[in-house]
Amino acid sequence: MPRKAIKTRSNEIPYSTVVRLAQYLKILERVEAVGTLKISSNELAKEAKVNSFLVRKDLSYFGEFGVRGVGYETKLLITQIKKILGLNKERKVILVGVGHLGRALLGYKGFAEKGFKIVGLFDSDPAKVGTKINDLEIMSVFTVEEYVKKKGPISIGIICVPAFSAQFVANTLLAAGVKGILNFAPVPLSLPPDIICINVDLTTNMEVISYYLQRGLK
Amino acid sequence: MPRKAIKTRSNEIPYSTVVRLAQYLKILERVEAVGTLKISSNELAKEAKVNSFLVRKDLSYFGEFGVRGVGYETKLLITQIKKILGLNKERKVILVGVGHLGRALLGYKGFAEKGFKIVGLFDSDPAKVGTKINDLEIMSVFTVEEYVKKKGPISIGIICVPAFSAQFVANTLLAAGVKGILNFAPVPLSLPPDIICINVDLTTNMEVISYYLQRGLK
DNA sequence: AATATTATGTTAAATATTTTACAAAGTTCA
DNA sequence: TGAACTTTGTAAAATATTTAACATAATATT
Repeated sequence: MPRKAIKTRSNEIPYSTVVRLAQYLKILERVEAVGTLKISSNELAKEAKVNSFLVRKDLSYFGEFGVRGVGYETKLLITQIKKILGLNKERKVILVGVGHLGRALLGYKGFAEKGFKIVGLFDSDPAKVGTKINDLEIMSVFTVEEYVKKKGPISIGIICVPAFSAQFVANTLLAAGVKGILNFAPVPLSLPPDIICINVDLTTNMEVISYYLQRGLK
Repeated sequence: MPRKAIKTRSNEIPYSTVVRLAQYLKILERVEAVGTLKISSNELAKEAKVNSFLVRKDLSYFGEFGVRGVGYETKLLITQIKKILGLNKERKVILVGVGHLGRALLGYKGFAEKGFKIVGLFDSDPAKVGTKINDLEIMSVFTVEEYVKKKGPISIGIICVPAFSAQFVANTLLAAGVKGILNFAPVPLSLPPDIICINVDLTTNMEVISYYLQRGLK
């Protein structure tokens, strides 16, 4: 968003590079599935709708993965990017706020495919607590810390609660040792600098579209 | 995401400025609701978790809205930002792909509050076509153009279909005259340069979080 | 009324990111 | 084997964005 959510420092890898890496990975997996054995930066760039130098530059931050005159071996590049992004192991995720959006995310296959496994559901609504969705019981938001202590380290939390309770939920997640947050609440969170948080603000996106519709893109 | 979706040119307003403007607006509306009559760039910056020069710089692209020595009048600034973002009129939106996510978006109150009204639902699944959600009938994706022709200009489309059909849906929307797209399909779309498209890729966001968890933020 | 204080708006500097350009390294074909 | 061709990896240049610094304008105070 968006936007620069992460502070980078000189000689660090740009946030946008990391985002593009994830996009390259999707493309590579798609072409690998139809039997493509190798791909050039140019072809990959075309799929990703960026320039080929950018592809090479992005990859060069992490090493030399290609063969000059040839290109990149699809399988190898997939393995490498997965390693860079830390996707070689399953990650446990908890989700707080089981409303429409929370349920939709729970049913979203993309997460599981990439190894993000939603293992715990939490809500503050007593009417929801105790009920089940997809064999997962909804627990009280006040039991997050206790749950994480019992079920082993959980590094990622998804916040799907209204704006007014988002900071409280964030604090709860922090107390439980969560280090990464995907925040769907339309409010910037106060977090220590060692926590990575990405905000997905749906309304903001619509407003940005509205801006460019009005102004014209050019 | 997040990421730079829009090409800017020298002396143009940065994409990130537009995003922040939408965030400022949310904050202003929140503080206005509790009776705050004026706010300084410093206070606004603190809420938005940015620096105060950035707030002033962002606003200065569009005019002089504050009073030196005083700050910004909350109501006035809200009005101005709404005008900048084109939020002073209702916008009709159509949504294609009524799966879990599509339904969640349909139930999302934030859109309606900002004047984005979902007026048409489309899907390719014959089993869904003809059924209703919230008094809105799901129509066949093949009738998008016809519908828009009948129901007047619709400038924004939301794509909630799987990756493999996203480009087809995008083409359909373009043919119907849609100029802005919010794309939840995890694939970059080929679009003419006068179309504004923002991609919301949930898996990418998780992968980016995974990267920073592994690498450490510092 | 003059001075101190506050907070905006803007120019200039610093930093970050993207693009260009090209050397280096591998492959293919004569 | 060597020349032509292809495509990577990267140093340098160009561009864009953010941060800093400060002049300007309004208010409050004495």
